[in-house]
Amino acid sequence: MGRHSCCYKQKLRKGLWSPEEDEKLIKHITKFGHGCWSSVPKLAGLERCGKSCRLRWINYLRPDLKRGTFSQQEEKLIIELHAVLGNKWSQIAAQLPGRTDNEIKNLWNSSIKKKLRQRGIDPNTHKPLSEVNTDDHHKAPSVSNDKNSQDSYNLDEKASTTSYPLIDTSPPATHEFFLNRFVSTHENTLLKKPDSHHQLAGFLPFGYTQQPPSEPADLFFNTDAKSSSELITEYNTSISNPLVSISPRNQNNWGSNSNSNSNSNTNTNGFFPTNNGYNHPWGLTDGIKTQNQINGVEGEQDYMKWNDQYLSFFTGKTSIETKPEVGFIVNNNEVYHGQQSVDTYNKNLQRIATTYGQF
DNA sequence: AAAGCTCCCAACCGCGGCAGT
DNA sequence: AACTGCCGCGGTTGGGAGCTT
Repeated sequence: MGRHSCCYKQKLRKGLWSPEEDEKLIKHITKFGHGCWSSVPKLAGLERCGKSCRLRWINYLRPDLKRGTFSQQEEKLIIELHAVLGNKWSQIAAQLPGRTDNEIKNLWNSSIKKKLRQRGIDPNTHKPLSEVNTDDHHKAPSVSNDKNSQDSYNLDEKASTTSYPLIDTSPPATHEFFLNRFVSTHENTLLKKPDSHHQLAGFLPFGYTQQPPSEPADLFFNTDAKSSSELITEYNTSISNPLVSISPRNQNNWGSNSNSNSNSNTNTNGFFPTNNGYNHPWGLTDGIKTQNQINGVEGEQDYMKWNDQYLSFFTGKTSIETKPEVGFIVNNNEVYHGQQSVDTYNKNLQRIATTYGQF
């Protein structure tokens, strides 16, 4: 177990970052990617440790960050996820596009905790406070089966009326919890779509690098005939298929503002395969009007994002394969103040392609 | 106006895990 | 097996902003 070498070094700056430092870091990562974080400060000309650079990038400078106040829907999702995952902020953050674990943690500690207590819910156990007072040995985060507590955070209808294995927070139960939610939430919208299996491909937290060997959507669309556990098994099998690669991009349209979509039908850069319903894995249409947006079908994107979140959750690998910092951001987000040229953009695309050899 | 208080959040700290040697 | 280097995570802190008295 090593101690980060930078922790021992003196003369490194600490505390708040200046705009100049931010600019240096952004320029460096935009141009070269972060690579090994410990070498970033030196290469970027910063008197910071690599850890500090990493943190600054992930929590503040990354262009795909949403910023701003959390919506009620986001807060609700955080509470639900916390009930299942406990203080696994990074896993919770993986389900919220554009939000960092730090941000969510802060929100939880400063606001949500208080709100839950005001509503008579213990934020640690998600049980009614009255119940917790006589049961304070129950420290591990878990959700009560008690309907009152469910209702009091205004969970969606399914969650409050269906008997999920909420007490058991082991991975299968967790996966089943969200799979049930996914299936019940989307069976109407997805099953009725004539091209729904292609639509589904856009939800998956990975992109197809070539035509898939079989119809991938069958995994989820015979929902009336398969149990959730069967579906999970099939999904897990599918992700181990060598022809289907897990994308290193964030599953939640990373590199984008909240409205960009992850299911573009438009080949905007001439580099990625024009999609036949199969999503490119990088969210590279960010900041660019997509055909769907132009055609006015953007409304479909919202539920796609949700599906994306739930499905990636099933794999239990979101914090590994899909961490946003795995790649660097290439888009025209305002954080670059419009300084990034089309040329740089294209170079970055090529660098990604070279690095990951997926195209 | 200013002192005191509270809240919020960016950043730090320290630990565990993993990979490489 | 032991050690080192690095990454990522969760807990904690410090200070600025806003509010109250």
